[in-house]
Amino acid sequence: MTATLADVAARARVSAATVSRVLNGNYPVAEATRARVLRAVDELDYVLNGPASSLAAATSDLVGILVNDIADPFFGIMAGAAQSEIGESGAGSGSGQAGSGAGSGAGSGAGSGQMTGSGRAGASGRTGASGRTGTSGRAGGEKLAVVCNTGGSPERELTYLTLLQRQRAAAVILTGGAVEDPAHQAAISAKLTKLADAGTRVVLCGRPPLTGGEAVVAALAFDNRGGGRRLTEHLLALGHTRIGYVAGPAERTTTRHRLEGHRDAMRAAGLIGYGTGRDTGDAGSKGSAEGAYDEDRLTVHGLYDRRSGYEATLELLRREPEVTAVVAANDTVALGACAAIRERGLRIPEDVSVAGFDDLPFSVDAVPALTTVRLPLFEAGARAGRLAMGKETPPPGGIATIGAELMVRGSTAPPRMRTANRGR
Amino acid sequence: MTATLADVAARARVSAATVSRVLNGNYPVAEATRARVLRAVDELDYVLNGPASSLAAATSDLVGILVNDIADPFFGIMAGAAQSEIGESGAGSGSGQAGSGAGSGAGSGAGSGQMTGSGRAGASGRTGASGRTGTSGRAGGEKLAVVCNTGGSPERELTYLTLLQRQRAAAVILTGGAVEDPAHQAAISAKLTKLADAGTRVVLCGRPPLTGGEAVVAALAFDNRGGGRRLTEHLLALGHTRIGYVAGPAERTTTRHRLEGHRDAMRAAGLIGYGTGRDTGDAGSKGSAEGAYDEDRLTVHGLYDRRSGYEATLELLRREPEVTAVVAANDTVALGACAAIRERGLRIPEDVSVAGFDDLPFSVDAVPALTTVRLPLFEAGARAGRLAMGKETPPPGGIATIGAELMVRGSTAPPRMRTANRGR
DNA sequence: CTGTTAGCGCATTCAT
DNA sequence: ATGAATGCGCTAACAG
Repeated sequence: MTATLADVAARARVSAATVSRVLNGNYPVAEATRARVLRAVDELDYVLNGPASSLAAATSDLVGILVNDIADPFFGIMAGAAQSEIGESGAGSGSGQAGSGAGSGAGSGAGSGQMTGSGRAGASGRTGASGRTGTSGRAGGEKLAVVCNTGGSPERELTYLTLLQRQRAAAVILTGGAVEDPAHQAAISAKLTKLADAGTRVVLCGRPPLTGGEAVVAALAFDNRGGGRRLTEHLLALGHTRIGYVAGPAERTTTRHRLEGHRDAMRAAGLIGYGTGRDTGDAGSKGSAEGAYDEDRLTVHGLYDRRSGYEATLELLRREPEVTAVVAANDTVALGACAAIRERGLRIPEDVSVAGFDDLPFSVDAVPALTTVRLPLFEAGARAGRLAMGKETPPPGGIATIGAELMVRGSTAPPRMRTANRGR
Repeated sequence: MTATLADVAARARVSAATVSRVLNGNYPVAEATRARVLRAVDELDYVLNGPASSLAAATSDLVGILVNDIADPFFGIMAGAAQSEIGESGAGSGSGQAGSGAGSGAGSGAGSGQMTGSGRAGASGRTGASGRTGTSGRAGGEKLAVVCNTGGSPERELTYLTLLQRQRAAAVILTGGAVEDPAHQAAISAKLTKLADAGTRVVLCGRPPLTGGEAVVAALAFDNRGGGRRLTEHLLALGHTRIGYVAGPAERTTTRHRLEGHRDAMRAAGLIGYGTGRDTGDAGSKGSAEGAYDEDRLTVHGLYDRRSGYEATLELLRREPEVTAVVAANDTVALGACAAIRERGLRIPEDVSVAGFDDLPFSVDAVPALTTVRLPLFEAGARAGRLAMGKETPPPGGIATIGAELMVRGSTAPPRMRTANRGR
């Protein structure tokens, strides 16, 4: 039913090998025959059989990008950036952020200047290589960048890695924090090693390097700890002392690092004792606050989503109505925190300051605008994409720490003088 | 280097054919030999060679999900839902959003109770979840659900479809509005037909059915027009008459439908003349407002992102300082609109009401909470996933319209009496 | 530059 | 219930 290489060869009156050569572009072919072949390809609407091609060449053009939550822009931004570097042939960094818009012509009304696809890969500039990517979307040496949603589940993460391994993926990018369970870490590590052995390039983005990570091409880690520390230092500088922390899932590295940064700052300010750095954690909404040091009592764990932030903050306010500031695990959680705080009749930042993490696009639009820590998600994702494609040389040691920048905005302010009208 | 089927066969002292049979599970194999094979597989850390398997079977377990903007939760939610239905064997609808836990889990070691399973191409009996998916993340008959980010570019959409076609994808789900350019529509339509002919199941989610869409398994379309109409009717009922509209890219179906709904309502209220339904559009920031009917003057096109909403709204307020309400293309744009309105010193909703579309998670947290139109994104995505897997029978005619529900919240209120303190 | 010849690793007929 | 062939469609050496 579907046309094969042989069909094209017959129609172009050449051998299958020749057709293969012009299709792959990495081999000298007479311009005349090349044209004939190309024409035959078009006439037959021929599309390469990927599996067959991969089998014969022992390589695939699949590149997998694993994310914890595809509905979270935190991952979407990184994944999109990585994809833009992988998908298009050379893809200058130009394509850029707004991504969405990039292609789709600006609102250009009716007729208006049409525009072809933005500036696509340097247009016909096709230097030596393949060159195709013709009108009909023939897709030349394109890689197929795909994102896989693990939902934060280590099992699914492993499953996806296996699936990708099975496809003999050219590269794999793992984004976001890892789960700290030793068993899973070992399993993931082993799997990545196997992938690397099989020739798959492995890149970590926004995830701490794994122990014995020789298997990995590069690990781009965010400075979550430093960011968390600076954020809390900012609050301390404003005069806050009773600072609540709405943390993410206890088992994730991201959660731990951000929390550690917070506590480092608190400890340095003498607000929590030395030697009590252990986090006993708490599932979230249950009111088990007996005993424990302040640092535990003022920390509530939840998920990285809005509702969780909302509930955890209510719990926090229940435990300690006198908090003057709430630091959230990330911006989304901060949004939920804001809702909870307002629901209790408190104002932001007059009664309670709120801070987030990540600086997602919507954070600047929150009212008041959210003080947060900016992570260069797009840049990191793009770099990971380039690393995965071998278009950029890995950082020394294969590890790079990406800075986190404090963004002070309206949601944080000095605490109010203690008056009686608090807590209703 | 990597183990092959033959290696496993040798180690288990059976033929390659037998190994293949137990791995695919759809053929009777003695329990004893099955166990031996499975053990050999584990010992050798064998992973099926996807390309070879796909080549021989002429099918692949790849399922592609195309989205316009992966950083936009609108798509992330749908894609995640679809993926959750596709990835996991049976995947009860329960799994739901936060997912985290869901996992394939059930470490069921080696043997495990077999069960009859999901039944790929309606083949054999298997009902439950295919036994495997063992500890080592062996990944049984799992499909590989992947999302591809087109960035809204028709060219990239085509490229991805070709890439997926080349991989002989089992199914493809296209989400979000389409570009209305006839050439592209035809190209996409032709491509989808070819995909369908090759056995790929095509499902549309949140996208209008294509003309002559016999190739498509099912099309789930959102009632953008109805939603847009009801939203504007709500504003009209509140007493607004000067309503501005910040539209999305002019060439997208979603944009057009929502705008049409808006104008239908305006027209029904006698606020714009009949026969002037043509949209002349406008690139956005340039102040070309000469002539034109009100409906054009009060409509500004932009992209589906925050900044665009911000800029378009500034333009709108410039053209007509007396607007008492602004309807945005979607929630994200609405956020930008809010920022612009506030920057002009106007209050929401006292001075200007604002409404969005989609009801994304953050919309309820906006201040004031955003009046919008709720689209059941998760449900639609999940349904699309099931349709793509053949787990659900298509709606009659292959087309289903999904309702849009008006959500009235704090960002809309009756317009103020006309006083002099407006417009600075 | 182009044609020939071999497999790539697995799923299937067929035979047992 | 199992094993022995055959070929899926393509790439990669080798010739020429």
